[in-house]
Amino acid sequence: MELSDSLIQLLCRINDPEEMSSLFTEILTPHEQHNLSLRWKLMQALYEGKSQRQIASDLGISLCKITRGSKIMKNPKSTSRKLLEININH
Amino acid sequence: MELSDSLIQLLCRINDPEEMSSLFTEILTPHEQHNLSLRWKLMQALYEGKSQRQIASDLGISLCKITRGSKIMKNPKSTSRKLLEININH
DNA sequence: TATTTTGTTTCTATTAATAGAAACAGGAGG
DNA sequence: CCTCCTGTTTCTATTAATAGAAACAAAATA
Repeated sequence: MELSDSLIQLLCRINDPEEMSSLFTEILTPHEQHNLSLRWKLMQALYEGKSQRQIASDLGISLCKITRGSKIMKNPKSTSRKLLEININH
Repeated sequence: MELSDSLIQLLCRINDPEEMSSLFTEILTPHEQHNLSLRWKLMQALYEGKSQRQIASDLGISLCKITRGSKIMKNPKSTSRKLLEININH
């Protein structure tokens, strides 16, 4: 576990979107929140099978950033992949 | 809402600590995870009433970083404060 | 009142992540 | 084989957050 147990436990207990959003507004800068959202959008786009250059163009991010997401998504056991498979949120 | 709805919804649905931890391992660098944990520890320490210099020493962070947490915790309606009041996780 | 402690702000330098650009490899299809 | 598209890597410069240090104000205490 990389994040502290305390924070992990906290996040797992929060089910209300407003509360979750408010918490991140308080502990991340707007810039960091934007980046975090972008990283998840990257995972979604990769999962959908978009080409990397298309993603770079759509999300306005550089290829070097995509490499990282790609490496994660190449792992069939990745949690991100698992969550995308289960989820209704595309 | 600063974080994308999609990510917020996702985080709210995750209740398993292992899954939450794995997700953040994939979408944040170790350094970023460490920083995020530190920010929550900062909130906890402020909530407990520790002096700022004591916190700086305990957590190994600089005073300028504490100012920000302090401003948030000074707001009695802050979500962080609310979560700390409710929670069992110190 | 004088001194000390604490909270806060501000300054410059540093650091990690990333943009932008270029390049290379592999595969598809002509 | 040649060309094009895509995935990937690498390079330097940039950016946002932060450390470290200093300073000041307010409150507490002697």
